[in-house]
Amino acid sequence: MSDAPLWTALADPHRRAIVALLLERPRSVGEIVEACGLSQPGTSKHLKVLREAGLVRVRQDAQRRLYALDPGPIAELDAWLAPYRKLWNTSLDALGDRLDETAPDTPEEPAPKD
Amino acid sequence: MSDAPLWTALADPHRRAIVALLLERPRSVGEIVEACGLSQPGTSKHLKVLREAGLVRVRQDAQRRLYALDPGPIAELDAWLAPYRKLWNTSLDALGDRLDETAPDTPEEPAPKD
DNA sequence: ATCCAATATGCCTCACCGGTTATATAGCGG
DNA sequence: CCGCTATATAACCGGTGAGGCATATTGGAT
Repeated sequence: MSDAPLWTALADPHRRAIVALLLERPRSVGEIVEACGLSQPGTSKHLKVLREAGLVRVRQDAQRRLYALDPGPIAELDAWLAPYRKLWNTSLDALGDRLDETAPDTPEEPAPKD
Repeated sequence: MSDAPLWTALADPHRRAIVALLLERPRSVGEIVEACGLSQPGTSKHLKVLREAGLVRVRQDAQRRLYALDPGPIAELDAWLAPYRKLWNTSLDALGDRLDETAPDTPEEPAPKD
């Protein structure tokens, strides 16, 4: 049954970093290793967790493995968020912080901070 | 420093259950204890984590402590989600799963499943 | 002042997680 | 077939987090 691997997977900062990396484009393990400064086995382990959470998919290219983001589970997160959204729509609407909704022109890749 | 307490706080199923409870209405510790079947000290501990993550606020009423949800951090989560949202807008839009956006009439409290 | 009800804290234990090093496995080029 | 590269798995370890019980604290009632 394994609880809810989604949250557990995203609870780790390194894993979130990997997810952010894969948001730009699919990457090989080597790239990820270099990008997030972890050891190769450690990175593989994190990738396994992300894989088992369904957050990433692998495509084998020669002896490389290309990891790519799978939007499904993140959509689940969004669905989880939905009931709470009205909270800050009703109580903080005066703040006018509606910065989401795929902003009109997206100047740069906002590079998720965390 | 403390990394990102938000994710850590929400990584625990019991804590998510508490958050879901507080979405309905503010509750006393006793109610929460009874609702999620944990021991009272355990519950208090979880509440402390949620408090330190900024997810809940306390209001003292007699010797009770009324815990209420603070929407701020959840909005942060939503902000984090934002860059990913276009993923399933562009790749899965045909699926037509736009069930969010504070659905027109919200028949019942959807009671977040997890 | 005392007792009770409600909540928080302190210890302790146990399991799990993240990290490392060493080793196995798979695919390619010679 | 052999060696090389890329990735995964195994074995191990230190830290941390969740859970329980007992105890301290706080506020109200009598």
